[in-house]
Amino acid sequence: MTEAFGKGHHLHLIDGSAFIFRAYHALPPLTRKSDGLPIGAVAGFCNMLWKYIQGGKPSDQPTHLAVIFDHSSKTFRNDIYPLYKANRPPAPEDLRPQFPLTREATRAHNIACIETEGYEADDIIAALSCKARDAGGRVTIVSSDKDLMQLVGGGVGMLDPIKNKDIGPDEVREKFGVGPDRVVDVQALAGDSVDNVPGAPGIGIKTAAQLIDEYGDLETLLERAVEIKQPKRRQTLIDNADLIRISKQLVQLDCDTPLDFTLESLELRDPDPEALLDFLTRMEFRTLTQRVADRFGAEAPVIVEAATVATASAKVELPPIDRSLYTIIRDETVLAEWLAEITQKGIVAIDTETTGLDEMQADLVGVSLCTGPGRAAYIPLGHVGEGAAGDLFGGPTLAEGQMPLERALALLKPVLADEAVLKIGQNIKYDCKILARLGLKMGPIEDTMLMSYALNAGEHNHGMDELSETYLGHKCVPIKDLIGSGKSQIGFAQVPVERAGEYAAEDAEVTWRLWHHFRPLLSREHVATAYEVLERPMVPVLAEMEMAGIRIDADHLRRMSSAFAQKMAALEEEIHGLAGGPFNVGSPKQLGEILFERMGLSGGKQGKTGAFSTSADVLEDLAAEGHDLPARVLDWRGISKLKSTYTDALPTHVNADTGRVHTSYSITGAQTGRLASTDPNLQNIPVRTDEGRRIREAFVAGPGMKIISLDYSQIELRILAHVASIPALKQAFRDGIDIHAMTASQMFGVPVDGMDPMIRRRAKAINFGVIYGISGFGLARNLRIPRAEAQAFIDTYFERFPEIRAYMDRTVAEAKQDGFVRTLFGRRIKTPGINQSGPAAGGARRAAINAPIQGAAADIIRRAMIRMPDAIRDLPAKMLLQVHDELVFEVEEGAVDDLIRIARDVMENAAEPAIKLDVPLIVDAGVGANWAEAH
DNA sequence: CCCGTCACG
DNA sequence: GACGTACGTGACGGGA
Repeated sequence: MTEAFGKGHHLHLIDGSAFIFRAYHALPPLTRKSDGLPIGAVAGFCNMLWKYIQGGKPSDQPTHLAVIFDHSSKTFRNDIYPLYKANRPPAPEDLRPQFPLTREATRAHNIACIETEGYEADDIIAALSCKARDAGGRVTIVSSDKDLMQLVGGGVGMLDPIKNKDIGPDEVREKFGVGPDRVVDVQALAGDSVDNVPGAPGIGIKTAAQLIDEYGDLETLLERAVEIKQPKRRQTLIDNADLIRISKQLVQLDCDTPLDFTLESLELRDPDPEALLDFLTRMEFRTLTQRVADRFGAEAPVIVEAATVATASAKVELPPIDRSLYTIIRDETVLAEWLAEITQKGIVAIDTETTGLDEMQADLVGVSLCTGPGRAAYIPLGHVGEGAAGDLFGGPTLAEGQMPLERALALLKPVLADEAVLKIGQNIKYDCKILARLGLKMGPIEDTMLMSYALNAGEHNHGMDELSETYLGHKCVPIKDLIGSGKSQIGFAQVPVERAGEYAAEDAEVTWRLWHHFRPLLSREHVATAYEVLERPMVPVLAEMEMAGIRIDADHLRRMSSAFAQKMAALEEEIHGLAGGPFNVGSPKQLGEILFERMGLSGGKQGKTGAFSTSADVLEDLAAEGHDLPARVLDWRGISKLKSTYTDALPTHVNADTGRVHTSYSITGAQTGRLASTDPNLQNIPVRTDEGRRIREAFVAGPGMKIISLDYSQIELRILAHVASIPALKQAFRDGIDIHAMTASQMFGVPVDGMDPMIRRRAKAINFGVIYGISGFGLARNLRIPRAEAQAFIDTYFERFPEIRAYMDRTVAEAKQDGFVRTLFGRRIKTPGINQSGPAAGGARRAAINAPIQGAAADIIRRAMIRMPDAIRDLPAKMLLQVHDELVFEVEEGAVDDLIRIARDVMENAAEPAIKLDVPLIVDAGVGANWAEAH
């Protein structure tokens, strides 16, 4: 018989989220030894819970106890103010699967575990505090969250669990300058940048407290705002009265949050040793298990690890890969068993097989899963009958022994979306997109390709077959063995199920093994942060952009193609006339022979293949000497390039279902952290010539929409100014003056006003050259000036800006010593060729100088992109493209200004809080009906 | 399949 | 003093 809660009782309410985040940040990224499941925050959480229920002052011992969690990010406050908590970054990927485990941990300790849909933990804590106080009992809120301080008083106190310090009315007054009953008024005025509570601009806690103190309460203050003496403050309060009232609603905690349990049900209970030990053993917490066992006088259960992670210190060889162990999953019962095992383990390697490489078109053929060495399976779903050319009506018949696609997807769906199950893939963006098109969301995710990239960019590529050979010593079955190559190539759906299963399940197992290989290396080699912050979060962002695609005016391109074809035909005729006979103008070989043998022109340079060079450089020189043929060939080439690569090719990339063009971004394609765009490449659409720029007119916004382009101004030079710490350059960027003119002025001692454009052009070339690891030869060629002159410019440049030489020397020395360089944000790029001798060393040296600069710029735009979806989620806008220093959006006409404001803000502040740059980042914006207008 | 060429940042 | 050379990409057509 439980006694009614009342006088003499003491309810403790633990703020669960605070415990979790505290535990997560206080501990290194521990993983469960048997399978690598991230578990650090759970360990810390259990430790804190245990200490809490064991320790404490006897007089303050709880009689009733509950841990309260936030249920989800969306609450009723978002209906009042959509931007509430909009700035919150999503929880780290390796923390997300731990959230459900902390709930389990709470229940394992036999403590009430409370969360309510649509409410924050704070709301439940408030309602419970009111109820307990009204019943005559005492309450202690275990949290240091200032939002809860309004609840203090009348038998309700707070305890800061980190400092182990009581928070009473005096402490609240110290923090807010007012008593607990006026805390919300002060918060409403001051706002909160962390939760994105707007408040009144320019008013902080100090001013707010002073105003509330003077006028008594918020409503009185707002009503009598006209009486305020300071004109600016008076106007702010009058202008923002509504926003302030909304802010108050956001911070106000009410007593009437619905509770579907009684205070009595929170009565402190002893843990059930068996349940608690079972949980701790499953998590493989040795110390905690022992401690709890000791406390209960029980024998600590032996922790058996199913598998052992291979580490450098204790490398345990896994058995070799054995394809005969794999299972083909043909019915729902077997699939359900596998999914149960996956849910229990909390981790799975996954791979999808499809009919093609274009993930916007390919159909799913099968899914493979792996939960451990030798424990892999393949679910065939779309294989066609063996030898069957099709049924009587021409449609392909499905092979026997496959479960219906819809059933398999329905069973997979909750597991793929389960926050507590980590999904590991190799290039998992591909699988995410295939599954997303079938209505399946996948998360949280890990990607072995990205792990390899974080560890070894610059060292080698990151395809699975290569990684498997290098790190597992295992040669994968080449896909060509199954589908052939060239003309006789077949689709994966035509591969017999048994054969496909071996191949597909092997891929999943290799992925699983690679994950176990790479995961401990990330923190050991100090690239875990780069992986977590710069690589992994890109997956959902890019998947969304790629699936959005961009609208193309194919007719516009086709018209251009026809016009180009006519021009080319005319030029061809003219060229043949000049050459004295027909030849293939597109053949450098034939052209070289005509120019340098038949016509006997000078300047013929033969490369290593023995062929004459006919590059634009060479032809331009010849044209400048007055020869017509090379000039016409240059014209022809320009048009030919535009036609074949753009106006002809782009319309073929329009997706039949969406009517848009969907590029694919490679996250690991470039060594520096830049993205690479393929199929089609939308990062090299012409812009430098008027004719080329017309191709951008074909990239159009939908009806009622606009294209917006936002690009960083001079980002690499700004980064150079920061990393090399060049005072003159930094000051120029702070003052917003023309950077190339400034450089020229410093170098040649001429004033910026009325500067010869030629002088500025030279300075600009040097500024860019520096970023690339300048050489006299390269600059001479770029500027078409004698090499000695170019060298003299460079010498002057280094004299004027000695910090640049120091930076270059420093970077090369670092690369030689460590074998890698790092960007400001911790991205690591290996420099394998740096210690070579001979000509190859020059290239490696320049690459090492360039990588931290190009890489930091890439890091910054990645950071912006990762924050962008959340920042613009309430706008009718989509992020479509990235072109290294530019982001392209499509937005409804009415929201253009909002988008520019918000996206620019995200981009300009993207370096923070990781790095506070010494120079400002500036973003230029353009709007139009198409990309040409917007750029 | 490699090479030369050329589009972009 | 000679090597070779601006940094990072992807797509196309020609030709073996």
